[in-house]
Amino acid sequence: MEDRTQSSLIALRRILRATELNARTVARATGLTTPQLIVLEIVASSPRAQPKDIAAKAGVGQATATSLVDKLEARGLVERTRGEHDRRLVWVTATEEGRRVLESAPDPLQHVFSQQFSKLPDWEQAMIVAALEKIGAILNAGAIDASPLLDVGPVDRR
Amino acid sequence: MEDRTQSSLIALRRILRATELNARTVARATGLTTPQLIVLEIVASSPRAQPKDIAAKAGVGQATATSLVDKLEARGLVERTRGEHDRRLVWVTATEEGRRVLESAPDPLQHVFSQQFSKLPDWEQAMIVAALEKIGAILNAGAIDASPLLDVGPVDRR
DNA sequence: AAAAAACATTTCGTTTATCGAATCAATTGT
DNA sequence: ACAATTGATTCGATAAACGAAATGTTTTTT
Repeated sequence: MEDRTQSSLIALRRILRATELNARTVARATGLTTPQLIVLEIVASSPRAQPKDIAAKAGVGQATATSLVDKLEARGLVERTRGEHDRRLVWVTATEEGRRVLESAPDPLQHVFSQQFSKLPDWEQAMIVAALEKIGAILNAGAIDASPLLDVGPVDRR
Repeated sequence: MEDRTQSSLIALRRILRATELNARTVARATGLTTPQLIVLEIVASSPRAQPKDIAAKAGVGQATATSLVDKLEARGLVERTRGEHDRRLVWVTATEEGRRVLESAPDPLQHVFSQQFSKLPDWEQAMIVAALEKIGAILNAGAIDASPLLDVGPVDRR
């Protein structure tokens, strides 16, 4: 009942608190700043992204988004290409290098987690995996991703 | 076996990604910057904290920690008091106002979560609560909290 | 064709974050 | 008592982040 929602929220908040510190650590480890890391993650999480959407998702202005993309581009972590059938648009994509940086970033929280996780009894591991996946699905559902329609190129209209 | 750890890590990473954007949103909603929010959370998570420990937990230098605490103090969200029996120390505590800000901060991720959560069947809710609590315990175990010994005041030694 | 709207970028100025080094105060070890 | 250590702050300097407004392109509308 209500009670359960309450309990879950309290537990969730506790996790959120723990993870907030994590982002900073990861950012530092990759040599990026937190805003830069966030933009890189946004870009890498979909095949391509527009500066406008990046700004919206990251919660910054367009000007700032442009500047952050500049920084990432200078390091070869993302690339810009002009839109084919609408040349006002710019598509930002993560480079191989960019994805590699994200993958290889040492993540202290993951480290701690996997260490403790392996000690749990079998049934608990199974339960946690199932719950984690469900939670991930729920949270990611919220981060609606104005799913990047594929740019199919010039279309004959009319 | 190995496989489960792998699955859980993948799921965890997905959650981490989703939550990283959240911190910025919450920070902005409270009128604080992300580093300030983190410091406030560190301070509020225990009855009192030393600048030195704040710096360590937040992953910044002492100088930076001092400056962040300055900002929070200027807004009346935290207070400083000198250590009783060791006057080199400074104890930073969250004010009522500071806690109120944290409590009342609209948290988009929590909103989405509670909404979806309530739709789940009973058994799944129970499972998730259990798992969330376990995960929270695991993650917070990593963020060791040099548990703030209570300052018992001047002690007669000898 | 002209006007309006949409996007990205540039420019300028302000605020933060952050670090290292120096400084000050207080405590501890010898 | 004296020297070394510890904790916090201050100072100075640099790099980011950020926003508002102006600019330049490229659609869309009218």
